[in-house]
Amino acid sequence: MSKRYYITTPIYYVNAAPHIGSSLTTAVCDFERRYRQMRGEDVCFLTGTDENATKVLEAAQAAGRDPQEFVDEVAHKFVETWDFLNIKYDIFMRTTEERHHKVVQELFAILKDKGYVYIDKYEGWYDVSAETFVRESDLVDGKSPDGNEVRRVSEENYFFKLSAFGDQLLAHIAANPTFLLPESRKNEVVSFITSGLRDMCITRQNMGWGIPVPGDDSKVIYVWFEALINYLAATGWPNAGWDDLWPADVHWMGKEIFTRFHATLWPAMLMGAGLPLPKTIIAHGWFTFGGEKISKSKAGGLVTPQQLSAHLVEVSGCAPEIAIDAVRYSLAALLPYEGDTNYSFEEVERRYNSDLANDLGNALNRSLTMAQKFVGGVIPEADPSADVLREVKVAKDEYEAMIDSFRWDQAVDRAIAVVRFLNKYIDTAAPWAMAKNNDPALPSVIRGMLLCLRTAEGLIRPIMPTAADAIAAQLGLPGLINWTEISEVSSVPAGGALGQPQPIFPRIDLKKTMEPKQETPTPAPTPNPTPIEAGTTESAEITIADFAKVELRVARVLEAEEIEGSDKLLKLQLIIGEERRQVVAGIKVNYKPEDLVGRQVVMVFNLKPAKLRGVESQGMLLAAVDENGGAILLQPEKEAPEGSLVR
RNA sequence: CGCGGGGUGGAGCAGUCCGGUAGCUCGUCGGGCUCAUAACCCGGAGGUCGCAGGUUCAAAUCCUGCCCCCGCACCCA
Repeated sequence: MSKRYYITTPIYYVNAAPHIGSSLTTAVCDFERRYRQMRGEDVCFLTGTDENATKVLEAAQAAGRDPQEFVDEVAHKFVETWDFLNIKYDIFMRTTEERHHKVVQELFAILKDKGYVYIDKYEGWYDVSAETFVRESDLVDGKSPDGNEVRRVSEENYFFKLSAFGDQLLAHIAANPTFLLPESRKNEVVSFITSGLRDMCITRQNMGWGIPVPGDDSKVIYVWFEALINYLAATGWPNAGWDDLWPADVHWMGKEIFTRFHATLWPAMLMGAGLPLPKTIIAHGWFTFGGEKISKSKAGGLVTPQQLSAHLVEVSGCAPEIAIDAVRYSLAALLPYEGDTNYSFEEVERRYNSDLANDLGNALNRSLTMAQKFVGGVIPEADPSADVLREVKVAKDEYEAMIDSFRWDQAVDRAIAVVRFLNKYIDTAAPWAMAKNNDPALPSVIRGMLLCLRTAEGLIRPIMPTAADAIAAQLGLPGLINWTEISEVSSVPAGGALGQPQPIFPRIDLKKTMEPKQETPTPAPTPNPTPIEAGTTESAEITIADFAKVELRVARVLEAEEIEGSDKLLKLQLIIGEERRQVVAGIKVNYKPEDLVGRQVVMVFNLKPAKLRGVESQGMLLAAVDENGGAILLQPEKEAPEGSLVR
């Protein structure tokens, strides 16, 4: 069997469901897998979960759960999410699996035999929480640099001779320009290595979880050292056929695990074992949310692809599968290659509307309508004009070049650029006028338009397979799944019967997301707002300082549901900048849960949490009171930045 | 002197390595078209490219200094 193209994501740490960041890495791999398959390549895509950390054991025990069962459950969430996102991997590797354990122990033994792993006595400080050793000189006030408690330990441990590989690594990096990408991060690695590598302690005391050191059950192998080996384990090494996959063509990951682990430790381990190095190790930047880092410990960072696509369905009315494609599109289009990128609902909505609805969707719609009206809904025989042929060809070439340098953001841009070209082309050619004048060039123009759409369908397919199918269906053609056909006139065969236009990406009415739906036929607003409340007419004056104590913020409703047994209260999940809060509000009289999702509200952010009907409420919403005592929610006059302060 | 990333029209970004009329998407204003999902096309307004020096015929781009923002407990792509 010949070498397959082998692409990997990191294995994900199992402590929560995957969020938009892990989705990014995994989706990018899926894009490439689909792209190469369209080109007829044999691709293997590996992803998985990292399950051996001591903390996993602790978390399970704390929850009173069996650790394996606990880990199974979280790993399943990853499987579900990838499934949801229409991501098709070939191997899902879990580090608790026997096949992984065996390979780890095997590789450990080899490195030990070759003298790259040795035993030494470690005497010093250990940061229990971070599972790392701390040098005396790094202690800050008797704590780790991170502020964790440290413990004096004196124990024998195994060390990996990382220090022996510095020169070799530098030489390899210099000789292989695309080994580490992007360039800026490669430079970082070079300076990291140049500053001197230290040997690494690669074992920990065995607490009953993890992979034991071969022949020494008192220790387990440090998770990072062991986790990296999954890439090799998945190939079946050292059994026959492992080199069908190895070396990996691409290891994709986020920037935080690039320098020390993937770009330094992992290649050194492979060098030590005498194994070939992966061809490319590449890191993308982060999505920031409201300008801040996404993090599992900050609730606002837990934006899941499910929430996002549900939101798109809600505001646009598109089909759920199309919303998933739109989320995939947003991941590609916003891919942070060098730096970080702002990712937000607003940004995704904007992209959806301008790129997918206005450009792509609308271009398809108007083109099909014209084809139906002007040439009888059949693909004409006439050849498209030279400028169209050139445009689609160039777009395809440039798209390929972008992917070769892993720039999905720019590749996607090229695909949409074809549509932008098409829109201009239509306006310039004005087929409606040609039809009036019986211009003989009309069929050529129509076919050129269809060719543009067909090309866009093909180019966008690795990212939006479902939407691509929908486009093909309206063109009355089977999906364009063979890459070589893209941009060829033969991809829109003459005589084919075109389908009826049908919006694939219904436009998001941005006003709808900004303004409340006025479902409840609220009687015309009382001209003279009722004074605050009886009893408190004479409100005591307060100073500006008093007012400043109240922190008001703009929040967005993510979810809303009724509370059993309450006819006034609704339970809301709010998102406030980077935070997420649950708030119970007495607004059920005037609002239905489904009307609230997506809209912005104003909340008291620093209110002491309280329990209402046994449900915790972490804040309150501001609302005017109508004559029946019902609530009329306050809302920013126009869409405000997430979490903005209200003064 | 901790490490790293960043500061470019209202928003989000590209351009900086290899100096030479400041570009793209969105928004906004005006016009056009009428095939289309109030969409599409054309045009305008809006930037002393964080600040201060320096090199140069010429600097967003090179050099020096400074300021500001973000990430760096755990978690995490």
